[in-house]
Amino acid sequence: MNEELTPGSAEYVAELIARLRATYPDAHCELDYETPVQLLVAVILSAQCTDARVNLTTPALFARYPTVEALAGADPTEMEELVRPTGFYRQKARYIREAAARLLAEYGGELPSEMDALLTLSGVARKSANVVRGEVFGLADGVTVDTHVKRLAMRLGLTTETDPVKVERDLMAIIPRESWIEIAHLLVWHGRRLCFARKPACSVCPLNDICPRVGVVSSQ
DNA sequence: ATCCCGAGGG
DNA sequence: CCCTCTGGAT
Repeated sequence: MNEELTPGSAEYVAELIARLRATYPDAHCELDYETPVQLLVAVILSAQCTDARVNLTTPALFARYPTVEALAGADPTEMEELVRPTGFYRQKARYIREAAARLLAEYGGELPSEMDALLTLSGVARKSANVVRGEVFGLADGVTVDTHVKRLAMRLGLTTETDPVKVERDLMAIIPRESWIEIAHLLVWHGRRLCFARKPACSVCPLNDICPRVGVVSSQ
């Protein structure tokens, strides 16, 4: 552990972002989509599911329901079968139909950009709203906190909280606003490629000399 | 706090 | 078998 850098300090955060950016210069959202509404659907499906699996299911789903009207009017059972591989398939199919219906009823079939409006959609809470706002509108009034961001923020000493809302508050306090969108992409990519939940590859990690965890709990 | 729920890895 | 995967609603 490099003693010159205190986790949570501005210098630490700057070094963290610089290293991750150098390691993952192409970090971005890995969900496949063509339209804002398709991204919303993909994000709803991504709950507790890998992006890879979502991307295997969405082509047939989007082909079957090419419009917001089609999504809203889908036969429940048929849609459930199409989204089944992503898990929680009955809930997710219902969220998609209800969200699509609300987009039609309240927003002219378009995706609203306001956080409050997005949060009224079925199956959409802060994590999903942050993803959609960042991807579609380039806006960030928060940091996307998913399972990867939460795990890495804890390991890197950026928070001691476990509640995603509190983790987000801590990250917003120590990360410059202009990096809010990027930091989530970087942490997710790092979590998926090296800083695994179970057996992180610390020996080859570009952060291993500034990570509080390395040398503390070798098995994690 | 609990439920929703499938798929892959160790 | 248990844990994890870009959570959210009740």
